[in-house]
Amino acid sequence: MSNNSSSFETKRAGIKEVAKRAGVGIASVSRVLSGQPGSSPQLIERVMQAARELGYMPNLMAQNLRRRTSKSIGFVGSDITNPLLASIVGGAESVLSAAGYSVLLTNSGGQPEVDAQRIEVLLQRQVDGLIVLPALEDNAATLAALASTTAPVVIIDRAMAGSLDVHYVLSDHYLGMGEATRHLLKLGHRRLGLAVGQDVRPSRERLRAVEDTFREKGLVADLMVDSGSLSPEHGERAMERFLTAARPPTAVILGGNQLLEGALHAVRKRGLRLGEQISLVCCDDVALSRMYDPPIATVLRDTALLGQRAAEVLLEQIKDPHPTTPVLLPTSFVQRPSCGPVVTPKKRPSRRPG
Amino acid sequence: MSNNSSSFETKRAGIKEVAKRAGVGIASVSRVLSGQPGSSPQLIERVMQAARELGYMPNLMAQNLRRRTSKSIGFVGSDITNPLLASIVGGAESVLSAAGYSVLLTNSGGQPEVDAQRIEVLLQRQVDGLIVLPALEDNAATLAALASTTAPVVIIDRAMAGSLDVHYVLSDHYLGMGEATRHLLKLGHRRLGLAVGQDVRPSRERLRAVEDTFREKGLVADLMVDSGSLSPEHGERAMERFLTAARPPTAVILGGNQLLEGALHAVRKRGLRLGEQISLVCCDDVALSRMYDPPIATVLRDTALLGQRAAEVLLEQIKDPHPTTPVLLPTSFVQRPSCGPVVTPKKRPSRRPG
DNA sequence: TTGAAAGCGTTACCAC
DNA sequence: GTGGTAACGCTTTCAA
Repeated sequence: MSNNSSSFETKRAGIKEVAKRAGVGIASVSRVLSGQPGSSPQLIERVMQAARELGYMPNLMAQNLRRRTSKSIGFVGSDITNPLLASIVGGAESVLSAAGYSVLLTNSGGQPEVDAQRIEVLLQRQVDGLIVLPALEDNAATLAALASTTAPVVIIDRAMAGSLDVHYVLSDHYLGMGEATRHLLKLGHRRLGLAVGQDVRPSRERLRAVEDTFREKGLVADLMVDSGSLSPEHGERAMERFLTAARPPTAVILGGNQLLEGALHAVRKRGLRLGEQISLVCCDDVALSRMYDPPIATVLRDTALLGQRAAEVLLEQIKDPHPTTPVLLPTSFVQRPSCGPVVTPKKRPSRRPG
Repeated sequence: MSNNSSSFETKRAGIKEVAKRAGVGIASVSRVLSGQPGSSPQLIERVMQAARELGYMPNLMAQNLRRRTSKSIGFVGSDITNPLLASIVGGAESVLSAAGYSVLLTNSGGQPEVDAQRIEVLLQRQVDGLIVLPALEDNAATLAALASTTAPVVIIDRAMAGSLDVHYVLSDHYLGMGEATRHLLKLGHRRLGLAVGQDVRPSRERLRAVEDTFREKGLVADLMVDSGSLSPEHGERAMERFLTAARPPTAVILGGNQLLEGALHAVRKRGLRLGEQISLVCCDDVALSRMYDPPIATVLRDTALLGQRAAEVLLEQIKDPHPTTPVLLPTSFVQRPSCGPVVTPKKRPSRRPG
């Protein structure tokens, strides 16, 4: 029995104590505190007072267990250190917390198996929904984990393999990359280098955009593609490969801002002047792109919006599950001096492809 | 192939179903599944099999309610979009998830009242501990919220007002900033500009380091201080103020990487050459600092480590609460060409006061 | 309008 | 060893 009435109780007061102190039933306290109608002003006052006096705070763990909801959503990403992801998380968090949801953040470090494991943990925690930016689109464990829940799932910037009952919020990489390519072609570039990440939607869309744009101009796509991780180290390797190729591209497109620093290293090491000897386009705007000398032309997008829309779609699904068509958010190209006209080493038309 | 699905099982199996299927008592299932000793291999096998067949996953909400622990910790920061914070969160997350804890991430947007409110929500969620990087050190609501719990709290890079029962993981800003200042003094600079954030520990420590270093060299601190938000916009304003001052400093120290982009704008707008007409030091290394021309001298620190240590201290406290002394992590100075010898104003056609 | 009581899915204390 | 059965703190019928 809780028969102690003579010392400092540091123990967090429960609904039971509040009821006792207010001299009312437990159910009434619950009703009043959860704002349900149908209580006399008198009762309400007594309960509120008691709650205040005891510094009562409901135990969400118990509340949620009973209500069969957790008012929390899980976010699975590769690495929060990536400013892109950070921005997405930030956007999602603001929308979700405004709606009374908490965000459980997990990093997978880009490892597909970890993705799956994290999803499972979040599911056990009874998250009401999931926002996922998986490392891979066809990892069996990840797909299985996502399929194992009836909670709504929103996938960001990926097109999952198979037919999963999930919702998509995607960037229209094709759009901005098309613009970028058109710009490069207009400047006279005919051979491009393209560095992309793993075989995921953004990489494919970027490649497709470049190829299509070549075709659109009646040209045969002359393209050197390098795919790998999106790290500064790989950016440097990729750029090295491009620059030392037998027939080096005159312009390079970097499919990720993480590649930029390394790529610039390689360019600088060779003493090449951007926009003159080599043109460069990067994806996703960062301070470095803007302030570099010369500034780097960029395919950009509103990453915070990506997170916000994902959160909105998720909340919508939690409220009322229904099929959706993918949300496609625009990307656009910003021309900057890192792209310049191709320097033609020839003085008269020589052999042309075709 | 243990993939048996006789029909559509949308209902998540509970421990009760497992017990029934295994033909054993509920308590036994609980014991086996939570790895408690004292069950016959036979029983174990039957339970495990049943659990596997039903795809049983324990409901952490219920488990935690009963166990009076949530295996989760709350992280309160201002804005995950800040790469520094992102790195700290990343470091903490890796340690915590390795220890079986989930991270509840909240952003306060730098608003002190939101800090408090977020802390309260996390506490209601019964987090086992809190890692907080509060906007302010003396906000009453924040202090009250932190004082209201018996769960361990680790504060990062702040020195809270009053005497709170919390633990500290701090950066030794004094160290690196002292080195930076010594370097500038050695280059002949005698008047410095220092831009810092709000009145929080890092700002105070940086200021103290600069002043002490002047004194250490037997000089009177000739210092122009600007404090405000740590944003690119403010970086530009601060730099403008420095450059247009009656007696402009010959070297400027930026107390936060977010200031850098704006400050560089201001420098560039005036056509000043870094390391020649004006020297610049920034805090916390970013790609922009490294790749800028010239590269920016930097006071750096291991931010991921900051998060890791915070998580470690927290886990330690959860296991065994006891007083601790603050953890102090080093910062260091990296000299780069943005700092050069002071140019003696000789042929300068500018009016001087006096 | 109010309150007693039955759970939510687990764990843990007891008997057996 | 094993299995009832009370809690955990809350919400929600269902009577009163």
